[in-house]
Amino acid sequence: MDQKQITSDKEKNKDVKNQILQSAKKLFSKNGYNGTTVRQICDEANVSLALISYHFGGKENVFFEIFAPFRLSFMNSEFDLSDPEQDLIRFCRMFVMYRYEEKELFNILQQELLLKSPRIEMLKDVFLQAWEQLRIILLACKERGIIDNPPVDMAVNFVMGTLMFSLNNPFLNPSNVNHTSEEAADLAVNYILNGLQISST
Amino acid sequence: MDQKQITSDKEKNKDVKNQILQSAKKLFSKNGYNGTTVRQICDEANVSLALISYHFGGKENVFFEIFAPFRLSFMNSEFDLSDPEQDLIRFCRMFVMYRYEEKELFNILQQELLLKSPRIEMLKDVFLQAWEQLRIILLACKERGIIDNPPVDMAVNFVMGTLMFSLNNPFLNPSNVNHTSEEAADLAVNYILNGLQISST
DNA sequence: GTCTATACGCCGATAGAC
DNA sequence: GTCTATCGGCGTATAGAC
Repeated sequence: MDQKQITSDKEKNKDVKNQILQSAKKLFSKNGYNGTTVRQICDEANVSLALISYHFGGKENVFFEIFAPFRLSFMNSEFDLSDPEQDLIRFCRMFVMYRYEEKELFNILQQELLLKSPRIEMLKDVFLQAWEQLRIILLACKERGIIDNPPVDMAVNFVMGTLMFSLNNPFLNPSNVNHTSEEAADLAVNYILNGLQISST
Repeated sequence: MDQKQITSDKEKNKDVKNQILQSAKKLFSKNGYNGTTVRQICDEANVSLALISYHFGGKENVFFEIFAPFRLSFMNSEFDLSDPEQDLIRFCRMFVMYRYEEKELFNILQQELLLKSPRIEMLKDVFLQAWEQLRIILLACKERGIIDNPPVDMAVNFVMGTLMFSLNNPFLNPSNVNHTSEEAADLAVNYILNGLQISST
């Protein structure tokens, strides 16, 4: 099975598939799915145009494989709702951390959500879980009187808005460069807990 | 100058330019700029393909004209900073109201921001003002000790995140249908003020 | 497995009849 | 002003040499 050889040259040919996935992720994030061509991807990856079809069977499959790691990584963590407030905090913190780790991935996800693109159908199981998880946590908070003010539907939107959008914001003022993911997570958790009027423990 | 005639037929030919702009706005919002073709726009508008070039000189100019009303409508309101907290509330409320009025426009704007598309250069004067206005208001709040907790940069992002993203969220759970723009504005203002730990007046 | 060359459709834009 | 017909270019995908 070990077909790798020492290709010292410029260490390029390590793994073509990965190279393509990396380049595609970068370009999809920057220019969107429709704004990215397979030519660009292959150029960026320094591979030939034909290899996308050969290895993946088309542009769309490249897109889906980009999200493969996402399926596994952080969604299978458990929230037992015995302490919904702590669950909420943990959820937010995990989300922010993962968001910082995978900025490009979330940027793509956000674009696709905004477009309600046909592709999100295939990603439903990926992120719908997170969405639902949050809703369940907030419902539990409501039932136990931890939160009261906004309707749960709105609360979900506010929290997700803070988590997804607020931290993805080097728009014109690329100012949140100087925050570590830890600091950002703290600030976000704080803003959210206060926003929902949860007197922090 | 009055070249209009009674075109009873199906009331269609009222104004071709407007018809195109409306269709383009709808489609750009739904499928993105790159995901929308001039053919689709003209189909949707029930006009011939050639009319986009004739009336606007190209697809990109259609895009820019869509934002023309935005330039005028709500950015020229004044915030004198004599009471920054009230300014913040007013800013948020206006933003939400306008956002509800012009969902499609803001959807497009969000997409373009996310893509950092070359087109946002042309829109800078449109929305950068709002961005800066908010930053100025929040700076004033900070200086007077009204807010303290998050750095201003982050506060700007949180507030804008709440205003732009949270209320644009009929993702998979189209649940915020039952809120009027007034209710949504109240909820958002509340979440924001609490989030920034401003004890509401 | 990887390359070059090419097929073929759709894109935006325009020429020219009406 | 509005239409139909068409151009040149670029998009994805593939055939075939190596």
